[in-house]
Amino acid sequence: MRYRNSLIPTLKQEPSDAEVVSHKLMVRAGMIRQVARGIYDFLPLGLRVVRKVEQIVREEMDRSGAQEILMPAICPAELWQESGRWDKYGKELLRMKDRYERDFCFGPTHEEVVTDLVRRDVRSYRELPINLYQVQSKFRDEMRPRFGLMRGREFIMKDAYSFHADSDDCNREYEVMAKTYRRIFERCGLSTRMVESDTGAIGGRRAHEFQVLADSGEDAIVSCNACEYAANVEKAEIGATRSPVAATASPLKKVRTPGKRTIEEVSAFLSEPPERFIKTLLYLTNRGETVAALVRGDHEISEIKLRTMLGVEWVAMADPETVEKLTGAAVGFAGPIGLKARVVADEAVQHLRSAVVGANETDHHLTDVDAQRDLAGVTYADLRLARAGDPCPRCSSGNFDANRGIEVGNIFYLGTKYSAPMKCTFLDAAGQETPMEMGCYGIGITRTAAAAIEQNHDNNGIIWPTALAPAHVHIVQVGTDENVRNAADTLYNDLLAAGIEVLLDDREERPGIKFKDADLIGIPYRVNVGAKALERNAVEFKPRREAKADDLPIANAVETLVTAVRRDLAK
RNA sequence: CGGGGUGUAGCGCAGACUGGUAGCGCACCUGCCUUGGGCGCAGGGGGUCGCAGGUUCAAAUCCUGUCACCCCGACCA
Repeated sequence: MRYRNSLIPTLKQEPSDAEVVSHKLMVRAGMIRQVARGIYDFLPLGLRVVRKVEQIVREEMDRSGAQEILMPAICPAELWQESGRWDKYGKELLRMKDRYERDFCFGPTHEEVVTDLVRRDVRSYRELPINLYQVQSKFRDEMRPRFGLMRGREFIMKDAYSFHADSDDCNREYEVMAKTYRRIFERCGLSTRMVESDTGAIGGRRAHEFQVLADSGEDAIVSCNACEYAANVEKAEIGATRSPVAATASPLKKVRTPGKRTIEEVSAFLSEPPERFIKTLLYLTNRGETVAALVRGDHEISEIKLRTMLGVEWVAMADPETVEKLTGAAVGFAGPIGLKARVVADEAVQHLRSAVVGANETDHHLTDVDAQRDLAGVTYADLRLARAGDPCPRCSSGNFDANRGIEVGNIFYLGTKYSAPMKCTFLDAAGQETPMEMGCYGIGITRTAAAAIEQNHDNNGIIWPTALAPAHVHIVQVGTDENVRNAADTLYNDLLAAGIEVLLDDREERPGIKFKDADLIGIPYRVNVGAKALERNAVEFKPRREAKADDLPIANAVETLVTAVRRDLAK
């Protein structure tokens, strides 16, 4: 690749619309350009990175026994109506009509299409298991796309779907995919964590996410500092939580708390720590039910856990009118005592004694609440978000560390969620018609590219892991005289012949500009070819991560670079 | 969807309050000069001021509408 003939529009200044480092650097390095909200052009360098990720994914998926297919991006509504998701998926599903007014959608994921394919062509247990994957552009009309490629609306995803005769075999494949994913991200040079996650909108029984650890990540995860347990905070189970217990129980007391609505305000007003409060959160469910959920004042509720516990599809905070109608008090004074609603509570509430709750009366709270004595008929469950320091549920000694992460991959055990309603069945050995057990496995290709930058950059620009870099070697032709040009050309051609990918900066620019651009673009190995070193029969070798360049005899240059690149790629 | 913000040259911005016909830096083109971490000098090209309407002798500037993009929120009473 010769710079002079390439479209690599680097920017000296930061783009005004970028917030996170990967977005800024990809725009500045001339890799992507925004076309519309959440929709991007990939320029030559950006596309090369995307292709690198795809290639690693393909190699490892193929190695695991999966087969690549390609399904349509535009999918007919009927399949989605059959699974029920045409109505459920909501506004994220981009819908359109063809010239005959028939309904279609731009696929955000392909469970329906692949299940339709398999049910038509797979009949017997002898043809199972099968794992089909594709690499394709997806479209999800996100409420709020942001952070460049991190949360785009159109993005490239690898999605795989496996079909099995029984759940044991499906679980086996789940483990195979977990291993495959570990290898994929390792080869990409990324540090990831596999964490338990909610099964969410896709549904199913069991799920893990692969998170690239990065402070800018949108997801919060916890991991045990003593064992292997790690999970998304929304999902993370929590070991037994001790709550402060007062020595003796006192009778309930109503106190005036004028205008003090939040835990913080009441806590300061009564001089009681938030751990002694019980927060009462009123929720509406899709069944039209109103539920009060209680968590300790210093804890936060996990709506996902609440949803799971209630067995409903969605929960939403009640609007102020509903709250006032139900409690007979202004917002801020809701409490569980005397409330005409189903009450559920987080386990940490169970042993609270001498706690503070809203009185269901404007400007009043109740104190000296004893959960065991005063909260009758309450169902207890693990309902809160995990946080750093919480006890691990799996081992006795560990506590949680908290991290932020970028979800680059996920694996789901779907069971028969799609195969049953869509009648994707096979005949088992006994001649019995049985729905297939399914798993699905996704990797955000474009997001992985962005996550790699979040994890690998410095003040001067990107520092690509060799496996994902748009090229392995960046030759900077320093100066334009014939000797220099010839030496640079020779090295360029020799490296290409040795199978190394090279960007040759043959522009007529001053050296400073070329060096700055090289750092910005982040190709892992840079070679400066200039008159000074040539006099010593050398070129300068500067790995992107190193501060200084070293002389490299021209005679050894190709071999040294080939060795360095091969060593990196073998990791 | 709610709240806030911004749209002026390829990029980053000023001009707007107080209306008078558009400017700065970078980039780009030409010449000279220079050439090892975003050189210097001189000259030059490039703008429907997001779009539509309105007010006015006159609108980038005021008013109305609209579109686009960005940020915060849409779970913690």
